Amino acid sequence: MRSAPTILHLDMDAFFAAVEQASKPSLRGKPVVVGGLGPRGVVATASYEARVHGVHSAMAMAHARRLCPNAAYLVPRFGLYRQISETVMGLLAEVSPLIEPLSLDEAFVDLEAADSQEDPRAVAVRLRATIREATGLTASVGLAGSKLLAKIASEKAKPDGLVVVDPGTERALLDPLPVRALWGVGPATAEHLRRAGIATVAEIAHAGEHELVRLLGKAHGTSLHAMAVGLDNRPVVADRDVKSISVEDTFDHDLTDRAQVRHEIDRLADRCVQRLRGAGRSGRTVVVKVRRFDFSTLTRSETLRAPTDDPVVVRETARRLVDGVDTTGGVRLLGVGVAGLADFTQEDLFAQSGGDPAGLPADREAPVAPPSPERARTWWPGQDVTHTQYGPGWVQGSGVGRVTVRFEVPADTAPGRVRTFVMDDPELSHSDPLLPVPRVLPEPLPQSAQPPEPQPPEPPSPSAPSRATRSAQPAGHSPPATSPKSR
DNA sequence: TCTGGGGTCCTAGGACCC
DNA sequence: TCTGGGGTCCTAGGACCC
Repeated sequence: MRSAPTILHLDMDAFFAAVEQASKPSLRGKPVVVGGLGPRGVVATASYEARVHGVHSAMAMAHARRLCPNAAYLVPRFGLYRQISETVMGLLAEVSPLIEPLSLDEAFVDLEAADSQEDPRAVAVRLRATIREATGLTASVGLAGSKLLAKIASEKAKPDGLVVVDPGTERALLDPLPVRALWGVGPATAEHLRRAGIATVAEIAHAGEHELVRLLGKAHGTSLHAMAVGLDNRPVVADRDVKSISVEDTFDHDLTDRAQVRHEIDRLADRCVQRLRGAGRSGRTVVVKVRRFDFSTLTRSETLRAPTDDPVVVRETARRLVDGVDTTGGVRLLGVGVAGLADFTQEDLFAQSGGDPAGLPADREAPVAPPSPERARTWWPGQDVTHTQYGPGWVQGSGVGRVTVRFEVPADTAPGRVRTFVMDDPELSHSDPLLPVPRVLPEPLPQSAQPPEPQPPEPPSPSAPSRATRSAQPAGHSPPATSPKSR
């Protein structure tokens, strides 16, 4: 617990939805919901216009559609979100060398580790302006003497605000909050506490540590009580090491065929290995996850004698594990993961040997499958496309052999035109996302506040080939602190 | 038309070793 | 022949976060 509010928590406002609105002029000021669009999709992010109707994260997409039928429902574009996140994290890194990203849209910054001991509030004000300038997006910021309070403050600041918790005011802020406001209190713990007659943070503090431990167990009880009385000494930690890598798929319809289950496990194992190798890692424990028709979920794991990144080994282990699970009745989800990560990969070896992995017999050789090209001809709402004649746009909807495209780019000030094509129109193709550009003109900043030349991409000129402006990145941002271990 | 995907951390029991 | 305690590793499940 610090005596000055030098821990900063930054949270981008409705991040995915805000990026979509910034990229798609026709959606500005309109309800936008980003998430899975299949029959079992859930909401990842809802814009504030959609939240008014009761739509929120983790809600079933079907439920959201009932609540807000007029919203734009879009698939997530993670590649774009990642790019923008890197820009934001780069701006944070200019404020202090000690930053801890929590996700694509959230991070802690330790201002005590900064070179200049500038007033935290001034830093926060400038940071929000800089982010808006570089990305066209708004962020909310909390400043406090601990992580817990900085996070609660940024939540209070939403949207597009700044809240500073002055030393001495912590308890007054915490006391009236519902227990769910504390980190680590989810539905189960809240219900547990409710049955014990505890609904607010003040009531946790009043109950005492002994009672909390009795109710929730040692680790959880102790930490929760400490938080409730405002004690939180957790440091900001940069470069947290990844501990596991996993992939999973929920199927539109339950799998009932064992052969199909095995086939999906093979594909998931390959995808998992691809991610593992991409991170330059290998792992010793293979984990299989099965969610059955009734939502009951179980995991099976096996620890190997040595770490591996061999697709054959992961595949065979995963198969063995899933074979031991009763799947009669149907499988809703399958997952394959690797834990116990070590720092090596055989990727280079593979490349050099032309596909003879580390002494394995040739018949065991099975290279990781490349990303499947089949999704290339499916048109999901929100996806980026280019038409040879009309240029860049995005899929607005599709069905009965037709696909509807809105032709507009982030820099437009008015909604673009809509046109409909047959689904297999050869002139229409998927394309890379265009970075959103700031909508407000950059305000002059104090000299010390000038970021190093963040250059928004040029607005595409009608005559220029659209490819030229694609994937343009603002220059001068540093790589994210979360970048995977480099080899 | 219920309930994604990628993670982290904790608990608890059994095996195994000293 | 009977009875220990502690530590570590492995496995499974559950809660939670974004």
